[in-house]
Amino acid sequence: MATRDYNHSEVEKKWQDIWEKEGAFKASPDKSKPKYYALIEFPYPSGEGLHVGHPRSNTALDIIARKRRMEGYNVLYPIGYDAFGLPTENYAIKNKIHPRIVTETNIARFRNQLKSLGFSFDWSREVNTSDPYYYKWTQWIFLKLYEHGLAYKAEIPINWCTSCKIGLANEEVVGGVCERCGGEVVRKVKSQWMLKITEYAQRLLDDLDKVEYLEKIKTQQRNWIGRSEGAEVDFAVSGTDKKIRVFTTRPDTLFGATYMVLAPEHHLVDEERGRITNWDEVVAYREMAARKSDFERTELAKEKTGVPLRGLNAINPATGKEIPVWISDYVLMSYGTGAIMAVPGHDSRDWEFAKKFNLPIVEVVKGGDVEKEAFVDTESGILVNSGFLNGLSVPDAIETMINWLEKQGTGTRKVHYKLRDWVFSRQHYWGEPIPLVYCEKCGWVPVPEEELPVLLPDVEEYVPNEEGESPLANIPEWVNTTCPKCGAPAKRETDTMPNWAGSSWYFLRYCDPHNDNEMASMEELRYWMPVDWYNGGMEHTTLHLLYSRFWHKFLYDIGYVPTPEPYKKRTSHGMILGENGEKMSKSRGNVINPDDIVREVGADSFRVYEMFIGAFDQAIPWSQQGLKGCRRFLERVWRLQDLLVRGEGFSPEFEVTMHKLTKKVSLDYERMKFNTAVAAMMEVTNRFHEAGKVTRGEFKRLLHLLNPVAPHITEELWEIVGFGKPIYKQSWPTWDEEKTVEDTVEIAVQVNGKVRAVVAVSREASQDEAREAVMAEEAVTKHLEGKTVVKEVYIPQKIYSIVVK
RNA sequence: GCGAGGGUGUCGGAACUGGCAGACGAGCUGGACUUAGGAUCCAGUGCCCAUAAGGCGUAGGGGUUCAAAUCCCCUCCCUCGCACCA
Repeated sequence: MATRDYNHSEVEKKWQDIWEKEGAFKASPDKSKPKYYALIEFPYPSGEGLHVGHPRSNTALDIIARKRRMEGYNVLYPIGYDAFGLPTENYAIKNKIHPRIVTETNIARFRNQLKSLGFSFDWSREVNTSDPYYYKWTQWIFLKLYEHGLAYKAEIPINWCTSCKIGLANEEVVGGVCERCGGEVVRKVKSQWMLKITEYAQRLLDDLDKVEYLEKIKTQQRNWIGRSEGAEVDFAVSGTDKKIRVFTTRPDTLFGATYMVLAPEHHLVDEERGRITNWDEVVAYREMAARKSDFERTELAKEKTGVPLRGLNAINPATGKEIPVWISDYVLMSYGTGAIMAVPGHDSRDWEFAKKFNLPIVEVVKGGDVEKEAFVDTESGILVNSGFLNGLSVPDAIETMINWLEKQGTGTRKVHYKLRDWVFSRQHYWGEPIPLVYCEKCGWVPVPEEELPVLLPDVEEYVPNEEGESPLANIPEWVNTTCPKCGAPAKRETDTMPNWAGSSWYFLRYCDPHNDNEMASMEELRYWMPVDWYNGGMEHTTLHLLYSRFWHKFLYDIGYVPTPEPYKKRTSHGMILGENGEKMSKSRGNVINPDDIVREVGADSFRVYEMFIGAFDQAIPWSQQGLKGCRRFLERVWRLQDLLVRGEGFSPEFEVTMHKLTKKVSLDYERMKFNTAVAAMMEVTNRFHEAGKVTRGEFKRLLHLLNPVAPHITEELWEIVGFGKPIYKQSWPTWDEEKTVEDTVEIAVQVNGKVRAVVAVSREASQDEAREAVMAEEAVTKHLEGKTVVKEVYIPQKIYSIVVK
């Protein structure tokens, strides 16, 4: 009778060994079964090891993966490592250990940690982006992009740390200074490899309609792409044959354009230097603007600044009047044409600028008071002071004006995107070498496909040189090579790829991870793609998603993948915070180590808690107490084996409960409402304990439903009680909809909106039958005495509502 | 500023399509068992009043409805994303 205690370490080790030995979760090569591809973002193997955020996503999709297998799908649930990256390089520099060794050590640790949590990954398909067998194909994809004109070199300003003397990614610049040394960061123009993601902007936007991403993820993608419709308009520059081209979304307000503003870097400023009479002032302003980081230009600049280009005037093509031209850093060179027509009456930025510098404000859309603030409403406004546009609504005026501009030849309809091309170069060591060679005669020449991968050479020093070139530039025997085209001496590109590269296609490699001849075979890709469900952190829902969709669309266009979109469905989980409600980090000292938890309460309790902790998409603080509550739950489940009574089916008193539970848990898993699924199982477990008994059939069902969340303990109990072959080989249970409702239901009785009684009636009771039960209640009738019943509402299975006067 | 999502006990959070607000867990209070309890079990736990009956309660105010946490309007607050994007 007295069962042995629940020893989590023993049980978890035992089942993990069995799963491994049996290859229980390997995706099958048999393609006759329907497939299901569940994907989580692969981790960056940092030196800190796994943190409690990883298991939240992993457990959620592990539940889905385990359930799908039981539903008869051939499931691919893979794992790998996003192993190139800066933290490893920095660690290597500091400790004088090769990044490859650091990476290997970290991966080994991650692997052990992940295995200790019992995830049902197909471990035979592990990928590692820093493995030459993997990055060979990252380089290959880059060459394809290059071949198709989507990779090009450009001079662009990068964040330059004056103290470390290296280029920094935007995310490495914190508050305008270098994240690592606190040194000053300035913008420095460098030649960088770029990828033309902008060419795919429209399709990246349109195809969002074809996928099931959480709405807020779609919104983020749309915002980032930032499509806006409008027109480009040319303004003649008086006394020259030059034109200033602007982009505007409000061509209807052209009559109200009273001045123009150029970005300080605009080329016209230099071209027309001779005409500008206040050149010194202009130069001073440009220098000041250049010194400002993007951060200062945007976040801090509340007050508008600028200087006029004296001697230079433009002509408003609508009014024919001369208007002044200014430069100001509120106009960005990187958006639109780097120049705007300023309509202070109807744009709040222009209005602020005009007020500050006393420029004329003309009302061209009626509806507000342009002396007080810019009137920007486009729905109610009517055009005034605008010649042939007078009396039109804003949308009509926009159309009319664009047509007019096109007829005049001074403007065209135009769409602009905020999305910029992707800066693809990094001046670092620990990344994929860009497989190109520069030859004096032939220019940039791709390394032939059969020579891939271009291996990272071993170096002594991983520090970039004074000019900010990659550490690879310091290795002459690697840099110096011959031109693949003409055989003349040539030099290798020394930039490496960003972290985003390897993660932009890893889900393809999982489909065919050991293929030496191809990135992945079309046969495998046709079967497995697209990813059916992809879950990851909210922090990756813009860039990573956009980049990988871009690569995927490109590969689709050139015939290497079978689908235009990589992910059918994408969800995101909330962050797990420290017990103090702050983000978990070593410096805050609030890090929870999963290893300790696995040791103390076990992987199953950990997994249950990660799911029970709260709504899946919300950020939530960790609670050691809450974790204990989940351990107690599993112990109560463990002790149910002492309450077992005969009966392979459900007892009458629990029949409805079990069907309801099966339905609720099944649906809640799908809707990612893991917390309520766990709560429902806790509730039923409590009821078994209250009843002091549980039939074998009821216990079996509970274990089955709980298995995806707590796979070890449920398999162990299943075996102890003797339910046959292990749960992971069973089919997912079904429920009978008819049996999810009791024959007799309790409904509330309201009198004037207040609940006065609860009566039990048959679930199909007619209103008359229900009324009979209701009127038998003294608690109800006493509220009816001396009153007139005005109305009675009866909603079967819900409520009986009486209105009296 | 724009976009999205929120505001429910002491805390994390439940509540289908408008139908008994507070499931489940934590915490707390009391009791049992105990050498002990940071173990386990039992009971209680929104607020007011309290013997009961009753009343009040989902950020605040108004509305629709037999019925509102849920729908509509206004106000306040919080989180996330984007942010001088023309």
